[in-house]
Amino acid sequence: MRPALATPYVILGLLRFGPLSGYGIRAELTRATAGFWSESYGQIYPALRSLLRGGRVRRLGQGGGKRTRRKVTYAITAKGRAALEAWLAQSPRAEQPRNDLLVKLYLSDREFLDKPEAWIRDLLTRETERLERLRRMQAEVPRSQHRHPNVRFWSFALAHGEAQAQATIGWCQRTLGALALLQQARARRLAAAARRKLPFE
Amino acid sequence: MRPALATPYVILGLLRFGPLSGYGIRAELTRATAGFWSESYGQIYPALRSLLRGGRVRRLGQGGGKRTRRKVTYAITAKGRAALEAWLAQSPRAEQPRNDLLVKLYLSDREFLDKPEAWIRDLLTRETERLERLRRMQAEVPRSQHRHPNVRFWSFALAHGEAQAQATIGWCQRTLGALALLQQARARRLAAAARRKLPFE
DNA sequence: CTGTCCATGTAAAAAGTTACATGATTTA
DNA sequence: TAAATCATGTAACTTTTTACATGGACAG
Repeated sequence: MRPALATPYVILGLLRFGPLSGYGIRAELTRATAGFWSESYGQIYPALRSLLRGGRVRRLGQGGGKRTRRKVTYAITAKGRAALEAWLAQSPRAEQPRNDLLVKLYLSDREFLDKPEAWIRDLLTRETERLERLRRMQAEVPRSQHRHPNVRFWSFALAHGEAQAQATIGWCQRTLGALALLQQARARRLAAAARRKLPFE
Repeated sequence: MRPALATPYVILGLLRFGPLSGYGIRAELTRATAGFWSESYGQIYPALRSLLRGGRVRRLGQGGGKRTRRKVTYAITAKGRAALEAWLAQSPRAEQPRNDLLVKLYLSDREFLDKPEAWIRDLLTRETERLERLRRMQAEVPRSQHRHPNVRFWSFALAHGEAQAQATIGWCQRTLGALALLQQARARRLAAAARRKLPFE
């Protein structure tokens, strides 16, 4: 049997920490996972309806305001908890990564060094910001005990992101250094070629 | 405009290094990228036909044997090279990662520590093997000059995998250590509870 | 009274995997 | 001669994104 679709279970997992709306689920995922998971509304809203039909979540009516009828929050049910436990017990499937930057680097032409250099510089900026954000979040983890019943595990997941970001930052720096050397060597080659063509100029 | 579908361009990129069959494209991708890119036949064969229709590749007839008519190899055309150059010049799109292991860890219940521990142990084994493989490949890179006109860039891409694997290995070890401490603390709590219930047993 | 954020939702397209059918060639 | 590997291909399905429509709440 094929591994179960993750989206509904991730939703159930978040609802275990407290009721949320579809919008809130997306916001919470974006915030708390700091990049190791993402869902689009095109997955969340249909999944919520399917969970509702299956009796795994229930509607809680309006969210915070008095007259606001628009915001619908959902809570997990006992059936939902059971389904979540079963999913959590299954071993995670391996991701098949597709790294656009790496494959372009692998396929790039050495005569055009500036493009890869710019991409790696961008990546360095993004990963540096991500690392800072992860460190701030790690500092907040102990205080968010009430929201997340399992803060140590959250912390482990964030630490993975930290390790990855650090590794990527180091790689960016080393690769930029190597590219700079390649650029210099190319400039020297071009200069030497120019001298041979115009020896007394 | 949306970013172009990567598959046909990755195929063109590989064909720049020499003619390949559909099967060979898959094998070469699996081997050379060591995990940062993957394609299934369900993408490769349709993409090859579409590239053929667009005049970006041409068929080379039988591959190696005498009477073998079954193996069809493809070569890149001038039009294909131009399309590839245009794609390579576009900045790579950011991947949106979905890490099944991390999201399960984040959502897991602290009362069941053994499952996550087993998953992380598996990951540690896989990443250790991957790191060894990447190091062997890095050692081979200088000798494969003839196949890949751009070995330095290939080496950079492999180095990224190495850095990631090392970071993941370190995280696995630290997390396994932390989980072991949690297990011990839990065992002590359970033992203390048992003593309180059966004080003179 | 305008722009931004909050919020829900759908339809269609795109992207990707899986399972299967088929058969040649090589190796043990 | 059996098993493994090489090899091509398709159809169905699943998964995911994107673009769009819609409108309330709120801040400046």
